[in-house]
Amino acid sequence: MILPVHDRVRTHLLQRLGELYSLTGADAPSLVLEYPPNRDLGDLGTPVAFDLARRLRKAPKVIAQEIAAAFGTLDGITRVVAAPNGYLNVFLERPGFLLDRLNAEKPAPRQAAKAIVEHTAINPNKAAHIGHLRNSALGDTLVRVLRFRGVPVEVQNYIDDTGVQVADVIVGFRVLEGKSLAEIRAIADSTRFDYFCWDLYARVTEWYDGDKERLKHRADTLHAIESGGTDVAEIGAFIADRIVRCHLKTMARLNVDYELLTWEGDILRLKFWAQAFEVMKASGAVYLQTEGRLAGCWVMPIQEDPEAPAANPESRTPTAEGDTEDPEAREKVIVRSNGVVTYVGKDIAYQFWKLGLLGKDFQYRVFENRTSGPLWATCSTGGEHNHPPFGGASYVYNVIDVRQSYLQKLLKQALVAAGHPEGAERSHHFSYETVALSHATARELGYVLDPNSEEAKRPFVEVSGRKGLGVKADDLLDTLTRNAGREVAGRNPELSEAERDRTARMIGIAAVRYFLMKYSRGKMIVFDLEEALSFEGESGPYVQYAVVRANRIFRKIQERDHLDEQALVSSLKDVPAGELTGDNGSHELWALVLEAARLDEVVEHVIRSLEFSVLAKYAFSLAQAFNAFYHRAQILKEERDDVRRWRAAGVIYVRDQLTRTLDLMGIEVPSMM
RNA sequence: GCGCCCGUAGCUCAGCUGGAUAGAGCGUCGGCCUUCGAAGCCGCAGGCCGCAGGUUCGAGUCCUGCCGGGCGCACCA
Repeated sequence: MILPVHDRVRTHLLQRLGELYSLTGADAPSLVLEYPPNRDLGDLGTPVAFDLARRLRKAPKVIAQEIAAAFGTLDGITRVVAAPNGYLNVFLERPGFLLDRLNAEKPAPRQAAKAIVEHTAINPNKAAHIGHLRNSALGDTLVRVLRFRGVPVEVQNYIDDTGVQVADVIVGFRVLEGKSLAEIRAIADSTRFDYFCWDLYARVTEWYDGDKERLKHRADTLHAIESGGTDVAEIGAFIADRIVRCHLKTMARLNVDYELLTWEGDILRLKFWAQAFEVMKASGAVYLQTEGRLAGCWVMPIQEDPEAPAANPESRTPTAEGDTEDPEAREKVIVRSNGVVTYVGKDIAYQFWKLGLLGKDFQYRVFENRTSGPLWATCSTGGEHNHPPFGGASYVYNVIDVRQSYLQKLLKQALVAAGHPEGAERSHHFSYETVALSHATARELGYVLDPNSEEAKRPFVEVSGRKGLGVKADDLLDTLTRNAGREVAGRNPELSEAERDRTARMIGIAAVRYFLMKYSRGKMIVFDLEEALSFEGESGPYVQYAVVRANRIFRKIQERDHLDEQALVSSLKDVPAGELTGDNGSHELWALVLEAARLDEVVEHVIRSLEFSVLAKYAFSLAQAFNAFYHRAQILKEERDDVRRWRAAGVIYVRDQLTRTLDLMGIEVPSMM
């Protein structure tokens, strides 16, 4: 890892700057550390002299030379030079750097402040599709990178079991199909239930479209779910439970896991909202609108800038240029005039709970026992006594697509208005663009659209669960795994069927997860099946392949030289290191090692920007650099013993770092492929 | 109308709190398997970084305006 080196260099330089120019505290320049374009120039570099040039009235080059001359010595640094253009470049002590990392790459220290990451949150009424997968892949990677940096994370999956979507499937079963709970149970036991509901849901939508009067069934069903105690509610609970189990299975295939399932029904039954409502009324965050279109509703004023600190009542009055606008457009309904709380209200209560600001808790039951331990779910009554503590986090990340930005903004605003600006600050909307389908893929799924329609003119087709249009997650994984299996079998005919399937599964996961990760989150993914099925070029399997080849080298070294990795590493301190220091004429091995060391820096950047394409690109470029090195430099067959050993050591480190990087993306490395 | 996001090679996209010659994959064309595994490697071609101003020693990156596209702005979730 490289960050500790950054810290030491930075501290040392700041100290020197203080001595040289009396620049301390607020006067101290920001010390940006970067990597010179090639290793001849140095290993770390900083443009700090440019920053100081004006203040000191000296040329950058002169300043860089003065700092270099005054640098003195620092453990792990061989020399510091002023580049002719004004950069200040630092050279690292290479063999020591690599050996330190090979011997003890320690995990980041565990931090005290807990983070809650909520992701997935698929309506429990149909199978998961490619759009949901983007959410889960991003969410799960977020969990992994946070843990990598030592942050304790609680992963929650929110289950909207009382919403319109579940209601629609209930209507499908009861009204369209005329099924009882027992019959539905029989269907669930004998079919792919999430697939069955996928089709049924699409049929219900069509049926509603045929006659708007039929929407009354939805309203009645929703009401029945909320009141509870009826067989309609029981059917709803059954469907949600079964579908959630399907989703969990799908996500488990992708190495995605959770600690807690939070059920919306429990938020209702336990009256979380009532509690939050009191807090918000008391703080004036919501008020009862007495006139106009929204008369009888409890509303929250919408601020222009929710990031601004605590609302003062005056700021509510529209400014002069805003006078012409409808003032009611600046109010968001939280409780409807019929007394029913909106989604926003429920979410506010949930968010309060996540941050430990509600003063109420769920009860908890074990939803499922896994090898890794129990998966917990919320419940309203009869919960277990011995459950881990949930909620009350210092930081909250809500992984939800960009279309929910407005609501997430309201959530923060509610926190500020209720007197918790720090809670708003610690709430992050992890927003990302949606996944659409390419026209080719939509066509492949049997979706026909009118060539003269607006939709046909767009470069993509929107995924729609409502229409039953989308690539189902399990179908995609099946196809990927099947393709991978064919390849694996062709390349490794000696493999057992079980081993082949295991490998194919790992490759399939790598392909999907990498694909969903490589685009920046602000970019819509136009999903094309053919493109996603490619295992070549910038793909998850490419990165896996690099690690597999690296591993094979060591298997062979072990077989041939009877030298295990530990013994190899231990032997190095007495072996001439010209191959690494550049004395042999090439910096290639060192460049690879240095790049591999950057994982912690990359992760830091990823967390700061919540931009995971950075992680994907890092994995890919490191794999690429390794492949190029591997192609050019002999390892096994290298005759010079010192060269062979140092190359092997470098490859061990690169392999380990690549393996860690893949793990952060939920990707495993097969033993062969 | 207001708000947010996107615009970089033929296509799909990276490009860090501004820094050294703007990168990758795919596609095209041409090489490399008797060699640690070709899911690989090497090379050629391909760029007014949407447009116009501004800030800066330095702008693809920051600011303003404009153009083009997407999304959001319900007593839905």
